[in-house]
Amino acid sequence: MKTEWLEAFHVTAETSSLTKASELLHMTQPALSKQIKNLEQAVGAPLFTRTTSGVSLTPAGEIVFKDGQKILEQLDDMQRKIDQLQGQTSFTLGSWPSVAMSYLPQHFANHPTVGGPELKIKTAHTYIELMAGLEQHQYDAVLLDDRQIEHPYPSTHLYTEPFLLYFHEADERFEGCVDVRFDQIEASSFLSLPIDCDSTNILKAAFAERGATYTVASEMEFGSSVLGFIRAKLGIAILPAIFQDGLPPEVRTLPITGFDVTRELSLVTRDAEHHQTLLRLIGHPRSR
Amino acid sequence: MKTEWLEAFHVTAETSSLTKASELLHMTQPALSKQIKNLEQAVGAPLFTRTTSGVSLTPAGEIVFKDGQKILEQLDDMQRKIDQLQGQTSFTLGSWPSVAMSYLPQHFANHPTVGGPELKIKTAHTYIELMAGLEQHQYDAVLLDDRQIEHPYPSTHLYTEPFLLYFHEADERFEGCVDVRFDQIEASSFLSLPIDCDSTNILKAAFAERGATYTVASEMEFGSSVLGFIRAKLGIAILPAIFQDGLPPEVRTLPITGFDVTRELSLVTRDAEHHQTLLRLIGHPRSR
DNA sequence: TAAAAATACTCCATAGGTATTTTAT
DNA sequence: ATAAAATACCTATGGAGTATTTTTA
Repeated sequence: MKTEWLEAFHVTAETSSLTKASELLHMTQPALSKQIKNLEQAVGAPLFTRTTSGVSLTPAGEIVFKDGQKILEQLDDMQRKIDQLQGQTSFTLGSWPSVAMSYLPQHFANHPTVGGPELKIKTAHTYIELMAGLEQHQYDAVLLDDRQIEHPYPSTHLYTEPFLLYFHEADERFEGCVDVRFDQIEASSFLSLPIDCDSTNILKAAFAERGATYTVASEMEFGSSVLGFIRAKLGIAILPAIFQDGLPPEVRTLPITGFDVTRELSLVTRDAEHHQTLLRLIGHPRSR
Repeated sequence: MKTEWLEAFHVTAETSSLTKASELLHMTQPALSKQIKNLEQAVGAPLFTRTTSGVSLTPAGEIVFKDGQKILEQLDDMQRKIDQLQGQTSFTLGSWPSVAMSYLPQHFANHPTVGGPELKIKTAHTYIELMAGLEQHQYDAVLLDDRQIEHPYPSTHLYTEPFLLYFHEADERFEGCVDVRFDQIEASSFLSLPIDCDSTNILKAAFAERGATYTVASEMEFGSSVLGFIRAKLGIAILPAIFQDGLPPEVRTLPITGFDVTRELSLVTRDAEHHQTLLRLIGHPRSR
């Protein structure tokens, strides 16, 4: 039995929905469906009754919900003891500001950290700075998109996100749309993150690949500034989906058809022996 | 993390040896080595110090030994509650006498059964009887070698064992040998299990394949009778390695080179939903 | 008929096996 | 030299993804 199944089951039970839980767990609904099925087969009893409006616990499910949680806590306790024994009391993590602002706090909060190693977070805009910092021992690990980077370090994929169009709800161009075609917006000027940051570089390359040019109306340091400008009806932007977290009320997003460009996030750790520890520390839901 | 790793780790810690533990767990030493390595990587600390005479626990290993055991017990508790809920209070298992005599009691003893379903064991000599009993609901599951059998039921391989030569220690033909060549013994007459039982059928086929004839001196119902006859210096026999368990003191065994014939044991369950439950019930060490 | 879960299928990673090498005594 | 563990390599199973179908309110 995999302890990940217990974790996945617990999240599913709390949300009463495979679909919702699969989003929280950063996996697809069929993958989660299979994990639950694996757990059900392992314990030899159905754990959920499936309905069209979600799932609810069977009597056996109630038992696994209670006892499974206890078991996960005991695993955490054991882990903390070992972490303390190992003596390393703090890890320094490098990441983009967007990740430091939403992914990390969101997952970090799920896990007890008292007694375990502390996590220090520093931010940078580009993979060049992050990888250099990793090599020079400024970071123990970094969070970035390492699809195009050759490096010798252990790496775990955390999630993949699409780029979305962010705009003001009163923008009549997108009124009532469920998506936008790329050719509708390719000629626009965009509010933009720093012109040399990783996500902007992905955008520039994707535009070039489609024979278009990414035109910048205004460049600003942080996503929240961009969102603030959009809120003030001062423009539109193309940003990774992560900025949907904590979106100002008047700002809306839409998928861009014909623009299947993604940003990935992976954890890259300098010392292989600490890789799992760091995965746990950032609260990666699939790392137990 | 797989709970199987905790189980494997615990057995290894108790025996202080990967090699010994791998035998108890019915897996190879490299496979166990990898499981331990997986666990060490998962918790982020070495659990054993390796020496040429075995392994011993590190401080982190001590923690996993204590806490891991608690966790496995809690998993067993949870499982028992679910089993009770499921209402099935007893399963009937069909197997060969040899398996009922050594494999089953040996593994069954490792696990607490109070409160869980009871296990009833019935024996038969041939896969024909066993499979017929399974189809006719006389057994919930059977233990047999299903390599040559087409059937629609879920099956889990438990172990593979070679055939060995069993003889009296005073037999001067095998004095000081570490193995026997097949051609040294192929013309002998053997003490034998029932002439139509599965293991004898494997032997007959293997002899035929090698252009020899399996000649029976005396045929008897149970392995312990055969061993008793050998003990009385009344003959030799070729039997599966399982009969080494509880070998009379004067009886010795040797591997037969040029005769790499094996008997397999698999659990075959009628209802897929009970397969894992039955694996646990017979104490299969890799089923948690 | 629309939302939710299950299934089919493909791809890659992992686990287990056999054969071999390394290591420490 | 020997015994024990680690490593290399191969194969098969399992997990995760995408696309699609089934189910039921």
